[in-house]
Parts: sequence; structure tokens; C-alpha cells
Amino acid sequence: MPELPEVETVRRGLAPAMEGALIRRAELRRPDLRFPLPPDFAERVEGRRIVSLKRRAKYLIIALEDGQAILAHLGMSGSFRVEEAQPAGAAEEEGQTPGLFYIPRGKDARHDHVVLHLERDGQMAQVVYNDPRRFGFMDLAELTGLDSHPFFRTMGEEPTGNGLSPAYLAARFKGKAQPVKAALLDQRVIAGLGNIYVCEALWRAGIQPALASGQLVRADGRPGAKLVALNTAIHQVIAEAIEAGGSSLRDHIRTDGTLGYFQHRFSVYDREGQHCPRPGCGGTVARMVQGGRSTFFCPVCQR
DNA sequence: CTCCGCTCCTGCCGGC
DNA sequence: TGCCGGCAGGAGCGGA
Repeated sequence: MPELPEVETVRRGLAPAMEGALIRRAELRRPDLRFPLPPDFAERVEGRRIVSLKRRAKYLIIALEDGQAILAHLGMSGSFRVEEAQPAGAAEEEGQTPGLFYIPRGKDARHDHVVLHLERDGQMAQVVYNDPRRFGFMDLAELTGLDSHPFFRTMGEEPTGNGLSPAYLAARFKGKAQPVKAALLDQRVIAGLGNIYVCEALWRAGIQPALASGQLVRADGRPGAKLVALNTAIHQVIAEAIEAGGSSLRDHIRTDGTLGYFQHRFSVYDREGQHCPRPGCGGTVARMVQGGRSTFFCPVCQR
């Protein structure tokens, strides 16, 4: 599910429950997710205190006091939820588990793969990782030198920082025949974009997704006007999505009463057949397949 | 090196 | 109602 704004929303939701807490026990209910978990995962985290929660691209980084970090990627269907210990009789009134994300109890419990039992100020809580498709993965690594970890070594610029600029994109796109849609999904170029926000950014910039990315660069190597617009669109759509608390699709629903509202603001994603929302355009949102994945776009104003 | 297609896994939805 | 094919937010891999 999650792209960068969703992972950032998860980070902000988990931080109050996790920062400063002691990991009493780590429960691995299976030895692997997408990849094998470190065999000594539990013994390496048990008894350690969580210092802070960070994020890099779509990775959640749980920093421990001993300099290690739990690295977690949610894949397509991963989610975390917090279950606070309740006084006897106080819980389960609504059949709903207090926590960041609501997953019907019983239905998906078999996909609860990792449980961190936390203690802080004498209060116990569980942080549960659930992932039906098991495309997510976790690892343990030293926080120092994390940039050279295989997950991060080749990673490109964050779409939230100044590193992502028209000049950067021009340098990366120059001479490339790859469609701009595919180039934007490449985490080595921009780290954190996924299918939704790539579609949205291309629509905002008025760029045809199948256009060769090199076509957005001028012969002298400088960014063309469309590439400048694309850079702005990426920054803006990601900032707005983070501000809105990400998008909640399907069963990925937050239980603090708020949904991630950004999906109500999609202009083209999952809107095939609907009117293009650009004023005066009059086009109809279309869907095509690129690299085996859906691209939603307006054939009239994206060219 | 680039680029494409395939693959992992489960759940859901729409069509017949 | 039930079955079946298609599709889903990601990304690593092999091969051309």
C-alpha cells in the first residue's frame, strides 16, 4: 500500500507509542516475510529501548539505544497497529482494537507476523505488524553508516527535500529512452514515489506518461519547462498528501477516527472514465498499462 | 549499463 | 449463489 506519505503517516502515528519504550519481547510468528528475518532478531532487540522513529523513502527506521535500527518496509499490504493494554473489562466494547490501524480481529490475525511487546512507565503495549501478502520485509542494521546498507545504497533523492530539483532530474533523465512514468517509479532516481503519486504528479505537470524521460531535457542538458513543472508537482503532491495523512485505500483505515483523506483529492488515480478535473480541459481519465502496472492519465491535457 | 517481463503472496471484486 | 479471471499501493531478479 504505502508510498512515502503513508509511511510518514505511520511513523507519526507510531512515534508516541514507541519512542522511549523498552522492548520487553519480540515475537516472530514466522521466520520470514518477503525475505528471511535475521535469525537472532529477537535476542538483538529484546531489552533495548527505542530512541526514535525515522523514515527514509518508504522505509520505517526504528532506532534503538544501542545504535542498532530495525528497518521495516511495508510492501503492498503491510500495516502496523498499536494495542494498548487495557484495564480489565474496558477493552473491546466496540469490537474494535484501539490503535493506529483497525484490522478486524480474528479475520487477519493469521497475518500478524511480528509483535513487539513494549513497556513504558509501567504501561504495556503491543506493536503488531500485519501483512497479508507478505511483500514487506524487515532487517536489523547499525544506524551508523545506514546509507551504505543494501536497502539505501543506491537510493535517490527524497521528494521532500531540496535535493530533488529540476537540475537533478535533468541530470538523471538526460538521454534516457525510458518512459517518464517508469523513471519516476525508479527508487534510484526519486526514493519514495509509487504508482499513485507518480500518476498524480504527471497529471499536475501535464505530461504524457509514456514520453521518453530524456525528452524533458534540453539539448544543452538543462531542464525543459515541463520538467520544471514536474519537479514542482512532485514536491507539492507529496507535501499535500503528508499534510492530509496519506491516502487510505481498501482496508487500510486508521482507528483514531481519522482516515487518510488524500484519496478524496486524487485527480486521475483510479478515476478511469471520469472527467478530467482540470478546468476547461473536458477530457476523460484513461487507463493504460506500463511495465505491468496501471497508469491513469488524461489524454487531452497530458502531452 | 538500460529496459522489459516475470515473480513473490493473499484478498477482493466484477462478470458470467 | 458460486466459480474464475483480473487486479492491487512494491521491488528484486534474470535475460535480452
